[in-house]
Amino acid sequence: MDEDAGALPKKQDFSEWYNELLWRAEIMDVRYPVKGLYVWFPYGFAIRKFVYQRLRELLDRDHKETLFPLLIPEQEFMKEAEHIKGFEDEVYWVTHGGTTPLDVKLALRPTSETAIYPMFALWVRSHADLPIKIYQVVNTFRYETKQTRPMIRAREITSFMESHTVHATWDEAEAQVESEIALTREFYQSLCIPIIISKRPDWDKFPGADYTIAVDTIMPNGKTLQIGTVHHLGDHFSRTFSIQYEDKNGEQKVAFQTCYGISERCIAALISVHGDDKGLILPPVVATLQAVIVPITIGKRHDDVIAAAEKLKIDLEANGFRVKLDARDMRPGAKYYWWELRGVPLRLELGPRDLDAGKAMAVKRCGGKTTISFATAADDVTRVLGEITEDIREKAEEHMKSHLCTVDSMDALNSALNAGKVVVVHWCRERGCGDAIEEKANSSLLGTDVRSDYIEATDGPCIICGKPGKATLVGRTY
RNA sequence: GGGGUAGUAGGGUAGCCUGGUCCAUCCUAGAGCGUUUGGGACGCUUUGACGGCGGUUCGAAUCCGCCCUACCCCA
Repeated sequence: MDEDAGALPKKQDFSEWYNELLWRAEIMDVRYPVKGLYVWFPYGFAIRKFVYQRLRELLDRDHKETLFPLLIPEQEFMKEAEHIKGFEDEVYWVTHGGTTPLDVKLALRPTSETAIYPMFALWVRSHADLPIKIYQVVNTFRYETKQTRPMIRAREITSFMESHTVHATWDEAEAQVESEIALTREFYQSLCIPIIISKRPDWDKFPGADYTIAVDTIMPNGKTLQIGTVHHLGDHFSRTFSIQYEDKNGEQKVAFQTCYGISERCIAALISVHGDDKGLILPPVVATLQAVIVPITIGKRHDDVIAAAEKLKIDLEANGFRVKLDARDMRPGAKYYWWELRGVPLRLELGPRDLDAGKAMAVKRCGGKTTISFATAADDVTRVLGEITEDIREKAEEHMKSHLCTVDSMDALNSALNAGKVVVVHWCRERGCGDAIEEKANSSLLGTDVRSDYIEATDGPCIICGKPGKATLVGRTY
């Protein structure tokens, strides 16, 4: 037998592994004939559904979900100068209605500030209208010129959660930024994805923002992936779009705003951080199927085994688990590989021997075997899924810890980066030294004000000029 | 942004320069039948393609033009 039969490329060949896995595990089809646009397979879309369900649950605590149009008229889009500068090279324009050229070109939203804020100007009248906290999950379009990759750099972002808030004061907006950061932490905690939070350097902040807080994770090849950003917009947009309110004293005041975004990159991270050489590994919260029952059917016992498996399935489903009974006419081994590739966290094997013992073999996707008994199936599965979640989280945290380090010289920075690490250095926050670090180490300054559970962020002398510096995260990015 | 290479069935390849064939070929692909089944079973039968549009030609996967897409290298 061919040992390599059906094998994925190894995860250490990350790029190949990722592309092949998306195809084989039926997450995305890259063959759509427009560059940078991809098709969700039903299985991948189901993962998306559970991930975004989790995100919505968190947001719904104090945001309201809305939906704004895809098209933005040119005048509105062009109002905020800095904002335009950041996006003008990557906007798609609708220029015709049928064969008739449009009087006013319409932009396909690259992000929705300029769609939403003119409406905020109408909605906000009094201090009693504030705060406003809304979000939407939409597709956005950017004409990317760099190499596109499914879910990581696409021309259509299919699943962009963007939240937009309006507040009476700058401080209140800042508090909102912190609350969005906490929400992001909680979201990624539930996906078992470790993150690092930092404040992007000024030249890399969101066009039109006071400051940008970014959330990054580390991919298997050591590159960082930005999987969330929170922006304090100050009053830049509210001045441009005249978002004003009348305060308690009857005075007109300009409002302050934040916005915040998470895209399907969170799914790219989910797949990449947890997967292994055999395929996907999905944390139970977002697994399309949390357990698959594979009946081992031989000869006369066939009907008995199937009946017991069906009973187990019904029992587990009644307790709220997402379960499938795989009764296809395939060899059991082939089914194991099939579901391992697709990341199902728990496999329950049920054959004649197990039937007699009143138990099923429980094999964890992340490694390890145990048994569950029919009598206490729901409790046993709850316990085992909990163990799996913890295992997945621990492995992901290990990966992050082992890919983070602190250095105090350019040489050490270069060798750490070449070894696939993300690095904390000290930087004086002068643009010149920042450019020097980026250029000499062929890397990006991810941010200052580093917040991470996995590495200490202390002050120290700038590694370029030696003046007092602050902890700064440096990495090679997607 | 600049340059290069390539698109042939579900996937992988040959064929192209030098236009023509009866059966291209390999596989973890599809369909069908049978025997199997505690870690990727096997046998037999069979389906299916030249990225798109246009041109040259009696005849195009092959030659010409435009477009689309993918990958690699350099900035």
